[in-house]
Amino acid sequence: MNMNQVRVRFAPSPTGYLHVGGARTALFNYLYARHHQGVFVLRIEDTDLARSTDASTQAILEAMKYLGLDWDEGPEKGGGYGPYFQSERLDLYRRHADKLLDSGRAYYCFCTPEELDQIRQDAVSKGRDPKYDGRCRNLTEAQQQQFINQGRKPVVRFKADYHGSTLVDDLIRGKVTFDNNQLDDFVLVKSDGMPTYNFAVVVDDALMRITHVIRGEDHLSNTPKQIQLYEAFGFAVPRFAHIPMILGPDRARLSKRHGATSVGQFQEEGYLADAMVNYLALLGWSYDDSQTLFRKAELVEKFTLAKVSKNPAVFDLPKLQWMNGVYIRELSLEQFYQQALPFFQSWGFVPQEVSPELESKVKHVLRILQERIKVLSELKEASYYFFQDQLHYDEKAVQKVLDKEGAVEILHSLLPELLAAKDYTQEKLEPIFRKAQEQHQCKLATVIQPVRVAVTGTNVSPGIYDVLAVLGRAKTCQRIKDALELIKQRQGGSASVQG
RNA sequence: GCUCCCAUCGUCUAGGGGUCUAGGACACCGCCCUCUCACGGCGGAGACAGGGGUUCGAAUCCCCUUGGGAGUACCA
Repeated sequence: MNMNQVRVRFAPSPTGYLHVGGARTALFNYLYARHHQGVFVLRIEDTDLARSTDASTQAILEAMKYLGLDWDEGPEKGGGYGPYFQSERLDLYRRHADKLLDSGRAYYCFCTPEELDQIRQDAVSKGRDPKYDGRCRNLTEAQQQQFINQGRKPVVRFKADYHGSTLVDDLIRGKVTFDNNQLDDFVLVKSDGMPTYNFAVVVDDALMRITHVIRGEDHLSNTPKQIQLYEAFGFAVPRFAHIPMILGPDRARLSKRHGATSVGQFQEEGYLADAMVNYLALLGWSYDDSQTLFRKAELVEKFTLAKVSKNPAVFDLPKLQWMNGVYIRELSLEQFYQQALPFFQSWGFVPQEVSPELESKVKHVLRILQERIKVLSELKEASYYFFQDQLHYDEKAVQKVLDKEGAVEILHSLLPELLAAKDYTQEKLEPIFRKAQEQHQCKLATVIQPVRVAVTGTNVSPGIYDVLAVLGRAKTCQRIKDALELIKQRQGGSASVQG
């Protein structure tokens, strides 16, 4: 094995869905691994029994797959450094805790939560930092036995070194030093036997031969503790790279209350994986002063930690939407169809089995809508009138167009022409409208808009000839008749109100 | 409270002593294209947090202030 091979990992805890912040961390790890022909490990940190769920694990795996962040080792994949679920590595943590216990770098602590609380309060009231005072450091065998007899379950604490300072040589932030007197004897193994994060992460990263730990900046403050652990074990310390946080529009750490933040939600709303990846990459990373659009392969080629910025980034939905629109427009019709079909099916516009005729109709619809949507879910409102008979008239559009004087005449004059048109295509349709325009001596819009509202229910749609061609002669004529009827009713209604 | 990180247009950022009257992208505004909406094209407005230094010269280096963020758990 190549000892210089880059090995990075993404280590989410399955306590919820994959968050965009986590996804960005996963992406940076993935890009770094691929850029260096390294190994990308996925490890599930499920040591919090109370909050970890299998459903969350599945959701995270699915989100990773959706984004195309395929891992080389981990769940469903295996690998030479497993298991990749922390809950299956308990014996490893136990063994390593014992090593520290044997070497005198760890000890059992029998303090209860109440006592710990008291210790903290006392410290604060005396103007000291709220740290554990190490009172269990030198318990005698007899004292320990006494606690055990009382039924107290101990935790294992690390015997921290309070002298000197610890240097974190961060690939993004440079050299950061921490005074060791800030540390306290933190817990390694909880009373239920599970390892704490700071302990498990060190054991796992060391055993899994992780060379570069790329993670959120929120972990920077934990790093000195972890470095002390690496040193206590005699493990090689990996390189660290702490990437900036992602914030909401209010500059607070991005969370659910800022709206959609789970990757799965974005997928459901119809954001393309490539757009998502591109946008996420730009949150804290840039290439030069002009390029913003990057294909995945290009990101792999160009990604470096040196170009990762230090400042936190605000998640900007409008920019993601714009970018998604760009990617949608770049799709071939076939690709667009493959992406959109599940959405149409979920809305009941299209059955599971798609006939060739229907497929070509859907593709026609997609072709005329492609440059008009930014997110796939917009397709629902934008295209329902092609698939459903029941029209929802937009009141404003009706008022603005159908209620206008002349609308009835125009629709009346168009009807026979449309019925008589040889072929129902763009080429044959256009002259009909041009002719009507001349007859009525008005702008083209004046003849088109009433038809648009009659046929779609709104005054916004793709080009009218396209719309009519997709809809077909029978439906357009029927809808024009319906609209005429609607106008009649409205005029009758308003007349009676006036009278 | 203590510790650590960060600070360029509203947002993401380029910039790493002179080429900066600070560049790009999104958003915003205007115009063009046009059957509506989009797309596209053109143009506009918009930033170096403040104060001290260092230097011939500072957005770029140092210090302080201010502001924001994170950590300080038997959560990860």
